Amino acid sequence: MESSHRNLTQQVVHELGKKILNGSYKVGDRLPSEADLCTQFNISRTATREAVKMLTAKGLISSRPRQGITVVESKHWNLFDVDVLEWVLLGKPDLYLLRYFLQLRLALEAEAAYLAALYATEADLKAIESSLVRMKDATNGMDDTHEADIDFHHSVLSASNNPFFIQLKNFITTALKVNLRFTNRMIAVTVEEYQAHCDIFEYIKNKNPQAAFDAAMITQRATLAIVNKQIEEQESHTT
Amino acid sequence: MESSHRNLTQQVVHELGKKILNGSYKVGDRLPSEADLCTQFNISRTATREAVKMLTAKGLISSRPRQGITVVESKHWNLFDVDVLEWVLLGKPDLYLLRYFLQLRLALEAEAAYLAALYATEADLKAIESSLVRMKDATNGMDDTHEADIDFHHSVLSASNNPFFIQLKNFITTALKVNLRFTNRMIAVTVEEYQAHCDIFEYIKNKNPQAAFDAAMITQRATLAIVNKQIEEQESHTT
DNA sequence: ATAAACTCATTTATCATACAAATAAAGATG
DNA sequence: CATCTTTATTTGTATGATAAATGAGTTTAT
Repeated sequence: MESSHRNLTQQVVHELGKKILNGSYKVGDRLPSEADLCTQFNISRTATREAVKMLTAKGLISSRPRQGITVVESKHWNLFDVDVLEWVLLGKPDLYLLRYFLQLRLALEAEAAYLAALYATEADLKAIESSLVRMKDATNGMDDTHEADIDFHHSVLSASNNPFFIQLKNFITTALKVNLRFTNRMIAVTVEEYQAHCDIFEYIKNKNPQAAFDAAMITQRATLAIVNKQIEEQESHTT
Repeated sequence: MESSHRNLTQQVVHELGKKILNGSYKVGDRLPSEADLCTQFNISRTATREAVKMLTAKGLISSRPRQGITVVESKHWNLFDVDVLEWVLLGKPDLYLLRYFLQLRLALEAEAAYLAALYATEADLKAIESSLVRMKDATNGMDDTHEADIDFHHSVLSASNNPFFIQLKNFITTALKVNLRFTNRMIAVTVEEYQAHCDIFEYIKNKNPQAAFDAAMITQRATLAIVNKQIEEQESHTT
């Protein structure tokens, strides 16, 4: 087991969480009993049980007397939990997963842009603008374009001033990372994409929610169309 | 402490979770120490620590030596966790919270309808249709209209065939319950609303994603407009 | 006087052990 | 054959002990 800065319980949580998300333990499978986990990880029952409880709290497993510890149906998994998303990323994301991410991103980001146009404060607008500056700098190699991209999307979510959208920053971050993994280029954001981001910001700043919504929606539908095409090609190859 | 079917740990999790979500413990506050919680609930350290770990896993608290147990910033809360949503509902939902729910529902349900039109299986369509039958029966008092309403929205989410949307059923359920609390009528769904649901189903069945999207979007924007108006009135009264 | 090093008290982290409670499966009973 | 009882397994809970982390206060060196 890799020794990290985390405490014992956290380490076990991550070890088991990763194994569940990458399919080493499948839905319905029984995990080793508490006693077995103790010997496997060479730790006390306290640490083991606390790890089991944390995974239970994240909706991944269920633990009952005599029945043992089992992986529950994936519809119960807290897919928006920051740890679970990390484990998703550590698995082997395929094009289908990328599509799932994009489908939800499309819904979220368009409406977030709409809300930002309605409710963004001056500070919110400044935050979005500075992320655009970073993104422009990135085209000259003065900043990390991927970081700046994440920053932009986060600042729009914040500007929605809706706690639910704000909590979904984790999700967007992971979605962008999965996306980056499938685009075969060094830079995360092209000049055209940068321009699209600028347009959205302008609509938000000018308090034009519908235009912001449409701009975000069109961009995302285009991205999604590319992935759909890739999936079609892949499917025609294998059949 | 109410004695429920749940085990000790779960009971403490719920007691503390409710207190955090209703503001009895505010962000930044220190909860009682492990030792104090043991005496307060009259339970062992084992049960206490496991409860603390579960709340940590849900992103509500942080627990470190010497520092104790503190409520973390709300942006870290797993607002899409089924338990957390339950505690949100048990708090005092106000019009602003209802608006937050509606804003996200709008984004989700429109796109879910779009995806359902693309990817719904025959079984998915049957499920949506049967929920509409229940809803119609409800107008004759033969079924619970609220249950049927939840059923409809769940079946559309399922028909999206996207695990992220499916995981958000909890969220939609809670959103509908909050909504019900603020509409001063016995029945959850009016005849007009029932018709709107039928339209969305027709578009999904006819594989017309854009029409399904627009229909869902228009309905939701109308609902949101009503709430926005109520908030405006409320604000004008208090100032 | 200031900053660095040290001490100390508090709180969580971890371990070990014991017994209780739940429950699935096997066996006994009618 | 069905039902009840027993039994073994696994998690649930309690207790006590020690380790490790850390914030705050104290001392020490410059």
